[in-house]
Amino acid sequence: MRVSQLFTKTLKDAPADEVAKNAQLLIRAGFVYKEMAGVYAYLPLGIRVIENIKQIVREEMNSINSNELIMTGLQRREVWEKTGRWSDDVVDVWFKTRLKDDTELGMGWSHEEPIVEMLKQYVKSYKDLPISLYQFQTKLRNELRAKSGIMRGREFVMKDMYSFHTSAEELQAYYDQVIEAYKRVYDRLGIGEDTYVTFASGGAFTKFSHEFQTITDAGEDIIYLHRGKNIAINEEVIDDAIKELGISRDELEKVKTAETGNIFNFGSQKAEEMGLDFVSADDKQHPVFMGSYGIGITRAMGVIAEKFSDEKGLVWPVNIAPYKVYLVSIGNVTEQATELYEKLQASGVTVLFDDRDERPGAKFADAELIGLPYRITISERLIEQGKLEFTYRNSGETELLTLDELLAKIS
RNA sequence: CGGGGUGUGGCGCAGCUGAUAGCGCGCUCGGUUUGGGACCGAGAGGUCGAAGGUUUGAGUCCUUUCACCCCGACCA
Repeated sequence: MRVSQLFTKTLKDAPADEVAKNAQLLIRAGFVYKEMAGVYAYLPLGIRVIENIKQIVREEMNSINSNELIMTGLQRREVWEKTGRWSDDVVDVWFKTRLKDDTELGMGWSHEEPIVEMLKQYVKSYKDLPISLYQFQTKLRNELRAKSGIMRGREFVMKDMYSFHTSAEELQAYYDQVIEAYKRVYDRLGIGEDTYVTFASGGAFTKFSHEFQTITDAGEDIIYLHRGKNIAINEEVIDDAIKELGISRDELEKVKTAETGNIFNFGSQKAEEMGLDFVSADDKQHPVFMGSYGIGITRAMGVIAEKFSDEKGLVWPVNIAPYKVYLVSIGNVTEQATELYEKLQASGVTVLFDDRDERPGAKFADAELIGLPYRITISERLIEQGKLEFTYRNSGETELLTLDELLAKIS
């Protein structure tokens, strides 16, 4: 992509109404546009980050035999009434609307009930199980207060996965597999080291659920960490958890985190409430066991923007950067720069080519704000030496390399 | 939802005790520049969030309302 063709432009000043670092940087660099409080559009650079995150999640969910689908944004009232969760007193984030004939509809804030309802048509026998399904969906939640930029919006993208099993044991085994898959996701996103599987308040079925909490000052949660034992506990269940786990409070370190994932074991409760049964080998009806697993895609992007940034701008991890290379041409080297741009792309390297007629300083500043992992500079002076300047965004370290040396490093 | 704050060209801001709106960035045109956000010159762009009121006169005062931000509460 050529910068001259990108419709967004960088801003020197962040809008005054944004305080969250992630939103300030993402807006300034042209990744997102704020439509209203808690509602952001994802621009060309932003959507490439989203897609990269989604692809990592997709690969890991596929690796545990989950099937991707996409459910509906509009939902039926009666489906939610079966579990009592249509009520605004029970679920306070509903957006609701009506058809022209006055039929009441809900706008999907979760898809747990609808997927159970859907599966009633497909699950009849133990032979149909287990099943795991996931989707990337825009969730709509009427949050009382949106905040923290893209980390807590009223409209956001979430990967939600649901698994269905014949027994509690089978569900638990899958649940454990999901934990491992999630760890791989966070590792690949570059936040694995700071992301902890955390004991949190459970549902009706289990004492605790698990959250994936990522350490960041921009977070809203407090967790207690035992680094030695690799145990993390959400503040909301600290007293219970300490008793259960037999540890003392003063062994624990208090840290601020953002919840980047959450998994629930529903047991058979949801299926019982909604009538999702299967027939076992001995011809008896049983409720299906169910788990629910979420990863906030846009929230993960916000957390990464918060964690990987400095006073100059964003610093994307290689795996999710919108492009790998920011190519800066200095002076009258259009021909050589274009040739390099094409060679890099032919080698499978994604490139944002700053072909504008701007001064070097402006290009460097934008390169740093946008935060691609590598910057390659080409100029008359460098061409004479037969070298290219190669700069790492994270360390700022620069080296002079030939094209072959450079390609060896990044492709 | 409780408390606090802010709304003035695309963005950041100024506008004192009321007198027909200004600066920086960005944008357009011309010229000079070209390794760290260039410079000179000439321009375009605003019903001052909205509605109502007070006044000869309102960005400025009053009332209502909307939006946005922060703290709190909330967050299967």
